[in-house]
Amino acid sequence: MNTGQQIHARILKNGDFLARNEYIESKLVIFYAKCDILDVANHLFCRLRVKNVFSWAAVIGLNCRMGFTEEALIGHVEMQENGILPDNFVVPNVLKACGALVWVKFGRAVHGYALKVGLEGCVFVASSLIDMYGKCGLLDDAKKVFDGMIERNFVAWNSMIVGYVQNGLNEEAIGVFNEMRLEGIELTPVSVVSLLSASANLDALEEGKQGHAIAIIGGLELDNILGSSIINFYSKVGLLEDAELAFSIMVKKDIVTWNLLISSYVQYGQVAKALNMCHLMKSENLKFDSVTLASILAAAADTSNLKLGKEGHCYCIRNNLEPDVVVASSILDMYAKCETIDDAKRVFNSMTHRDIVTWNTLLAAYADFGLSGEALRIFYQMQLEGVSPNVISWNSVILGFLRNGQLDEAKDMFSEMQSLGVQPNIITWTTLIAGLAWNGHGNEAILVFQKMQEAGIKPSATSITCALSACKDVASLRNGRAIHGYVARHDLCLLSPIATSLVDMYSKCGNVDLAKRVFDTVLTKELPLYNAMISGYALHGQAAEALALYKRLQKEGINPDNITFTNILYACNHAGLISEGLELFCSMISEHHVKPSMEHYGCVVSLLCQCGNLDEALRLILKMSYEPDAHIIGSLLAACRAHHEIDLVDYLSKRLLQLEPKNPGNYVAISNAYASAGNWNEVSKVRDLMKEKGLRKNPGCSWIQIGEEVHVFLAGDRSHPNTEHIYAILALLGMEMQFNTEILRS
DNA sequence: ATAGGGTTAG
Repeated sequence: MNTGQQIHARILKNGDFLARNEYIESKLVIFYAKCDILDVANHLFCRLRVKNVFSWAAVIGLNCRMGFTEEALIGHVEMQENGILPDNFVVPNVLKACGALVWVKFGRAVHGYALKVGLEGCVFVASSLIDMYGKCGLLDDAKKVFDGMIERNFVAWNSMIVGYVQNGLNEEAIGVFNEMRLEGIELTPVSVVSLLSASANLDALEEGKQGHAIAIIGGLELDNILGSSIINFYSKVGLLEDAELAFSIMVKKDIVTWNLLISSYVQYGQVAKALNMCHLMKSENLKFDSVTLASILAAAADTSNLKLGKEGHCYCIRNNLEPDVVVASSILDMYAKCETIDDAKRVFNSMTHRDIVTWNTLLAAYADFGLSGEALRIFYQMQLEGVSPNVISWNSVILGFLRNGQLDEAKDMFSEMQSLGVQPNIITWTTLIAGLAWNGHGNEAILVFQKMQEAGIKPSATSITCALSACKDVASLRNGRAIHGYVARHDLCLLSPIATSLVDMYSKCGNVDLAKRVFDTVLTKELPLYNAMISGYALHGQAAEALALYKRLQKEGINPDNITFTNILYACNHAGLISEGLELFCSMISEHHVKPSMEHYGCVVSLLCQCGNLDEALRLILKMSYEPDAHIIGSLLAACRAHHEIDLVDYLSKRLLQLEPKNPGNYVAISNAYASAGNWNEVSKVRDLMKEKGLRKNPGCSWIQIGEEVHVFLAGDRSHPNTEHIYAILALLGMEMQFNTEILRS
């Protein structure tokens, strides 16, 4: 720049002889254009008396580089109006502008022009045509140009690969890359970067590793772009350590490099590491951009950290990042996930620019809270404002209904979306399966899971987990085993969420041995798997096995959580292991710093009552920060039977009936307590009270066995609390429930 | 002439 400007000054000083020289004037325009000084170049260009093809090329190229694509195309037209024919230097720039604007027709016209004036043999022109067609999504046309080239250089190959990657045709991109390698064409950083991008999109571990290897063997410099692609690839396939390694050996890092690692940490739930990276980034004097903030806000949303979220929001306001739709959607999502949906709505209303993601974010927030009416309103409003819903929008509306128990509405929406041509995807199906299961329609959930496969959708890990959970709910060992078979045939047993669900399914379906068999096949066992197995043992009254597993998980260095303690205390409670239970409860609080839940207290109170230590049980209840629930009161009432504490029985009875006035079991417990104390007067009062409330003593169930079949007769319908008990009993016997509603009605 | 990052649904 400096030298050029000095020469320019010298030219001006020397007067018109040089300054008005046509050749020198053009050269000056080209010089300023190459230095990216747009205003000076344009100024000098406008003053040119004779505009030749070289100066036109320089100015059109500069406009194109600076992102003034329309100006570049206008220049191209003007140039021709002035009778100058664009050459093989101008045409590539014009094509680049067409590609950037996705102006297909203009691009085709330029293609026609290139053919007419015989430029098709130029590799620059042909490569640019491939790029232009690729950017416009016309891969067939790009391929046609590519195939028609007599002499192909690496840019042509790369443009073809890039075209495929940018249009989501990742397999094709990898294919072209391999062909290029077989042809012995030099693989450049662009080829490798594109391969890595395709591999990342496909979760193609081997291909991406090959790309990394080729980069190393080819001695390619690990610059910010290649390095970032490597980091991106390793993060997307879940090899975070390899991504970290690449990061640590990169010399030239830019904001994209940092953002990649930060977003990966957020994606894998390592929020502390992500925030630490932000601090390190700051100390390197890099300023956060909208991508950084999108990640920080997502981290705040995932961890319901409203304080962090607000800090992020404020940063966006101070640095004017709010106009970015992605950032705005993240802010919205953050408020929604931090359970401040009114703030989310406020952010939404203040947004000037909304896209489909923005609408879907708000819609998802209402759906998540089960506010199906609000969700539906948003769903219609977005259409009124000209944004047509995509499959995500439909999924949220369906979820909203299911969360609110509106099964029919959810199913209606499911068929309506199909009749409007929106195909349900794996998440739609999974939502439906999970929703039916939550709402107590386990059998229907299993049917939907089968229907999904008939529709040609391959089950995902989550859908399998949900289906297994449905099998567990209805104690359907037969269906559970069928899914286990599917899982085994498709090598999915190794996924820990699936293994955990299988263990849970088998134990709840009454087969703790099969549960144990699945448990043993998992090599690296994580806490949820241990919890499922411990819960199985607890349910089956095998407290010793449950305790042994608890010891084993600690030996493996895994920290038990509140769920572990719920299950293990439950096991101790049912097996009457008093000292073990109390010891566990103490260590849970003092060593593992788990805040005891109502369930934990319930187990311990029950244990203390079992051994007749009513005083200790009462002392514990006074210490806890919850109002005692019906379970706890029930335990105390049972303990009173041994102590004949009439005042306490009076108090507990009153409280119990306040909490659960409609549960006949409570009346039975109360009358038993009075009966033990010999207070027959109260016993008959309780019986009268029951009659008065129209309650009947739980009939339990009666059953007959005919051959292999057990017929169970229930009083009440499927939603009656007794039904749950029957499920549990049948599950423990490893049997399935089949409803015969006619018998049920009679 | 060709290359890298972020937001929404189970």
